[in-house]
Amino acid sequence: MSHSHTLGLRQAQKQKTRQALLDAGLGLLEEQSLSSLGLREVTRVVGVAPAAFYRHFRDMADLGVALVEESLGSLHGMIRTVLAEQDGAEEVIDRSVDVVAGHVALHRAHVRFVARERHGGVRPVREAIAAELARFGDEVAGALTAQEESEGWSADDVRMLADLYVDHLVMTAAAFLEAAPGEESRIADTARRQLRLISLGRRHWSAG
Amino acid sequence: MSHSHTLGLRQAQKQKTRQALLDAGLGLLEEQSLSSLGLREVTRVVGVAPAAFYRHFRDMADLGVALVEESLGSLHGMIRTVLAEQDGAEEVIDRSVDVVAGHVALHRAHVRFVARERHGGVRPVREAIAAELARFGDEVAGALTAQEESEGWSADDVRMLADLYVDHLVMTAAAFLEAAPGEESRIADTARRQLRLISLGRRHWSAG
DNA sequence: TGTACATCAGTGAACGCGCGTTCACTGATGTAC
DNA sequence: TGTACATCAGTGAACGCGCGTTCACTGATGTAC
Repeated sequence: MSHSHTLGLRQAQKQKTRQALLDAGLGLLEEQSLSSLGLREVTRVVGVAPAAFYRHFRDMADLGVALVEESLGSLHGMIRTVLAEQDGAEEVIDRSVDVVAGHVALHRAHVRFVARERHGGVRPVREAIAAELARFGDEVAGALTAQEESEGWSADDVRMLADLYVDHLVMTAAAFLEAAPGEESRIADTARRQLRLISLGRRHWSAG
Repeated sequence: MSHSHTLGLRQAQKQKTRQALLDAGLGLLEEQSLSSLGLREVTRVVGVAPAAFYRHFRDMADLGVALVEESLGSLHGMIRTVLAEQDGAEEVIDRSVDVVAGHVALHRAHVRFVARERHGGVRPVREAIAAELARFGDEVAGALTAQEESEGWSADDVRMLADLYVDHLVMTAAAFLEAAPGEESRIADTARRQLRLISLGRRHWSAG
């Protein structure tokens, strides 16, 4: 039975340790930056010997890159769902802000990690985040192109707008993250009005 | 002659060492985050004994807070100049983007520090940056209120727009920072078009 | 101007500690027959 | 099913090293008279 495709005991246990290292790392990053996170700190939390770390990652930067994929992967599907909606602009805006707020509430540590390391001190991680956010921009640009409001827009202008949306999304997520309890609704309100203003600008845009 | 208001030799030399520590710290932060920067690293670059550090700062977080003031101080005057202009919207946009590009070119290390530590792992520094950016928002909001385009706007809506401008400024500065050589003009172009779109939204805004 | 005392920025030695990395190892899992 | 051998995730001890912090100190600068 164990020689089937179900990974095998050994591989499954290795995966489990790897995931435990990722989880421990993410937890420890709530109070510091990746560039100061120690290998021994992480293995201590997991309860394995320091040397075990090397069976899974070359170094902390390597673990960080793995965390980037984990952090930004879940967002993709979500954003696609919101963008695919055919409701009016107001509804899309409200839904988007709710989705971001919900995501931050559900994945605080991941969002914090991305916000912190986006301009952080570890190059490979910075680059992985930039690449993933660029893919994000592609996705948003694709969705915008498919909307009738984008008729007559150059590809360049669509991309410009897509980047503005992605940047705004990231800023809003970061604002939720640092919000004092009770401040969330004010932040959501500001974000909605900003998106409404951008939406107005979009409607009155004419190719330069 | 030395007993006048000119600080005294001792104080002047102390200031010089303090500044050298700040400069060394800022330089070392080009490749790492504040939370991993060591006291001994900094004193080694300056050429003083490690213990000398304590004559100037309680710890690295304390030095970081001092760097925040140094980093964001110079921007204030600049942004005020741009906002005070009475030219058309297009000119203000072009000037703003040029000013940001120029500032990044002239103060790379300071801008990098703020971008990196804005969401970084050292709370007092994060809070100092947030406070300084909030003051920034106040300033922009004040300038916007004085413009005739803001007639009929609620204070809340003006603040919303001011925050959008400040966020956009920070994102643009970060983009310039990470730009590959030759990419700057494309980034400036995108930033200008985004500001133009926001400006359009502003013109068509009507109180909710 | 000169003298006696106070201040205090920077020194240098010492401390205990946790770090990243290496290495030969162990023993459970996997494979071949 | 049972046996003999291979693999390899995780061990635990060892290493040299740089860290932050403390302390009594030195000697130039500052002050009082």
